[in-house]
Order: sequence, then C-alpha cells, then structure tokens
Amino acid sequence: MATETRPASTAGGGRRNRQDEVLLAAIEIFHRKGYAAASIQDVADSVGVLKGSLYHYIDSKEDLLARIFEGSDEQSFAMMGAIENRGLTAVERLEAFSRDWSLWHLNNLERASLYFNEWRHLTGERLEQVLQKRHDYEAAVARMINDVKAEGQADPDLDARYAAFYILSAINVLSSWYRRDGPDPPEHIAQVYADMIVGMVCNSRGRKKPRKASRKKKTAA
Amino acid sequence: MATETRPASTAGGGRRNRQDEVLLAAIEIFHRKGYAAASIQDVADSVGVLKGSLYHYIDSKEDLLARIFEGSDEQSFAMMGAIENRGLTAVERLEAFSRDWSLWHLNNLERASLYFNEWRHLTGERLEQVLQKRHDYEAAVARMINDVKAEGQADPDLDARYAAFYILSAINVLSSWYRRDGPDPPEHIAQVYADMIVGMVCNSRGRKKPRKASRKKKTAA
DNA sequence: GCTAATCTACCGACCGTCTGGTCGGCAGCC
DNA sequence: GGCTGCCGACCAGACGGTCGGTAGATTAGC
Repeated sequence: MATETRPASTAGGGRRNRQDEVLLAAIEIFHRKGYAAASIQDVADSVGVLKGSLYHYIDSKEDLLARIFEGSDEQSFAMMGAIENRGLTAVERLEAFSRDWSLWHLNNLERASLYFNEWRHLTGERLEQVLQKRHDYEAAVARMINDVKAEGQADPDLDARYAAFYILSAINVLSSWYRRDGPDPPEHIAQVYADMIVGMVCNSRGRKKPRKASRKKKTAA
Repeated sequence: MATETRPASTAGGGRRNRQDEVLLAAIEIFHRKGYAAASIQDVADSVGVLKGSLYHYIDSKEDLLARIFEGSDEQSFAMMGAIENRGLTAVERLEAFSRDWSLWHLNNLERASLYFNEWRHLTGERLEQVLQKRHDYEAAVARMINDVKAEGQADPDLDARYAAFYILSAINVLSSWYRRDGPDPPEHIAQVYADMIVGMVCNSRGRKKPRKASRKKKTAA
C-alpha cells in the first residue's frame, strides 16, 4: 500500500519504493524500541539516509506512526469483511475469525504489535479514530459470540462482552511471545488458538461440574 | 504495599513516606504516559518536588522502574506461593490462580500494566531477571494445566504451553481495557475469567462436536 | 537535438527544547 | 554538629524538526 495513487514512478520491478522502505523500517524500529524510545534518527539510519531527508517523505514522527496504522486498518478490516461475507454459521465464523486474526498477528508480528501497543501515542482526531475502530472491533466479536449463543451452541450465561475482551486480548498478545524460530508454523498455532477459543465459547453446556456456589453473587444477569 | 521492609519511619499515621510517594507517583505516570515518554520531571512535579530532589530517593530513571518491579514481583510470587500451598486439586488450583491473578491485575491496574508492558526498558541483569521470572511463570501455569490433564479433567491433546500463553495473555491485558467505573466489581470479572479459563481447559472431553476434520494436520502430538 | 525550466530526492548544518543526571549548598531537626 | 531532605542552577547530549541548497533526472520549448 501507499502505492495506490501512483503505479511506481520508477517503472516497477527493480528498485523499491522509498516511501515503502521508510514505512517498513519504521515498523521494525518502532516495534523493537517502542515508539517513544525510538528516534527519527534511528529510522533514517535504517533506511540509509540523513535525518533531514526523511522529512521529504513524512510530515512528522506521529504522521509516520499514523501511516503505519492506516495500512494495518486496511488489512484487518478487509479480513473481517471477508469472513462476514462467506455465509458461515456463527460457530464457523467465530472459528474463522479466531484463526485468521491469529494468523494475521503471527504473519505480521511487528505491525500487529504496534497496532496493539503504540496507538496511545497518536493524538487528537487520529487517536479518536483508533479508539472508535477498537470499539467497533470488540463489538463485532461480541456480536459473533451472541450469534453462537443464539444458535444454541454456547452457554446462555456466557458474558459476550467479557468473552470478546478475553479472546481479543489473547490474540493481540500473540506477537509478544511468538518466536519466528519456534517449532510450530503460524498456521498450526492459529489453529490451536481457534480451537481453544471455540472450545471456550462452546463448552459448559451440560458440564456444570460441582463447584462452590460462591459465584452466584453476580450483580448483573 | 511496598511498606514491607520498614513500618513507616515517620511513626505511622500522619504523613506518608516520601519514598513510597515517589514510587506511587512513578507508577501512575509511567502507566499513563509510558515509561519512555514519561520524564523524571513529570514524576517530580507529581510528587511536588524539584527534579534534582528526586535523585535523593532514586539512583536513575531505570532504577525507579526496577524498584516498581521488585514490589510487583513480591506480590505476584506471594500469590502464586499461597495457591500452591493450599492443598487443592489441580482444577481448583487452576481456578484459584486464574481468579487471584485476574483480581490482582484488576486491583493493581497501573502496577500490573507496567509489569506487563514496560519490562523491556530494563537493561542488563535486571532485564534477564525479569525474563527469567516471566519464563518461570509461564512454566508454572503450563504445569498446572498438565496436572489437570493428569487428573483426567482435560483433553489430553491440549497443548499446555500454548494454553498457558493463551491464559496469561488474556489476563495480562485485563488492565488495559478494564475501567474502574464500569458496571461490575473486580471480583465478578475475576470469577468470569476464571470460569472461562477452567471451562476452556476442562472442556472437550466427550464433546467433539462435528467440525471440519481439517484440524488433523497438526505437526506435533 | 539542444537548451532551459522544473521537479525529485537528498544533503548537512542548524535551531530551540527537553532529557537524564550532577552538585554545592542550606535549613531544620535530632 | 552532623544528618536528612530539599533546592536550584547547571551540564552535555539527544531530540524532533527546519531550511537553503544541489545533483540529477524529466519535461517543455524551439
């Protein structure tokens, strides 16, 4: 992306777009050092250009972060849309989402980590946008879980909002412990996660193992 | 907390220990702005003291962070120890841990958030220590899950390591979405989380609902 | 086909501000 | 008279960002 408006002025193929180079370098460095601790100088060094030259491509440090987020937004919402238009049952949708979203995190470690960890360094309107999108995302997952309940595949007492938080939390953090040189490929881990998530949502019907009744001091039903 | 070693040199009651004031202020500010983006000046302002005066209590910014972590370490390992010495079954232990660890996060939002988010700004030996502790923690949870399997209460195919990551991830992030002014008290949310976790680990025995057999392309058993 | 104007990508010196951290000194309590 | 707690001036360096300038490619005019 970021190449949408012009089809590569330097006639495709050979040498890479500097604009993209800057973005990729920034993703790596912001991820490794953290946005606040990373300097524009670091990014410039990584691209192989003087600091001043960077400002030919960006407006400000925050602008650089915001552009990274734009790309991530596009990718994540495309994924979400694809799932909703596939005509799946609620359970299948939940599983597909869990797997695909996990997979996106695993295949875009740095980008995903930023998306999750560094949004608070945006300000003003951009911050509000991110918070809104985050909220929409949570609501969409909660809706998925409610759909599963409506299909009779989940405990009716399950709190969809908390379950959604739980699921998103677990997936969002994937990027912080996953090692690319680990034993299992991303596809495997994504499937394990999807299984655990679906298992968590779809269980407990008819289980009701004996446990202290102390949990009945709930406030809301 | 953090008052364990000395019972308040200024004779209890009246005015608070400055040492602790500094720590508490730092926790709040490092949490709100992020360690790297927060300045020592911010902390000094919050305590109501000039920046130079802060260095009467701390050695360096990183030292301040490290001291916060020491307190968190004590608390979290005390909690873990208490659970292991209560003579519970494996399932009860898993539930107790899930609930208590969630509760600790909810009741120590800022501290917990730092513990989880800002450890990478430590360096040298201190960083290694944190990484080691983190690893121990993950291993302990994985052991708990294996114990549940040994008791025959969990799917033998469940990958204990990934399940441990999954559980710890979700709980660690509690502090980032929980609002103190939300509708439910921490105790309720902790119990909901514990239920979800126990449900996930203990399910699927005899469930095996029909799903695409495509998940049998696992690599490891 | 040659020249002139324009544009892109980049340089490198520079700015003001803020950073973490130091230090000599002083007031007041034990 | 010494110790604790704190002040406030100070430092060197790093920070994000600016700016005038220029080499080289691209385009336009003739």
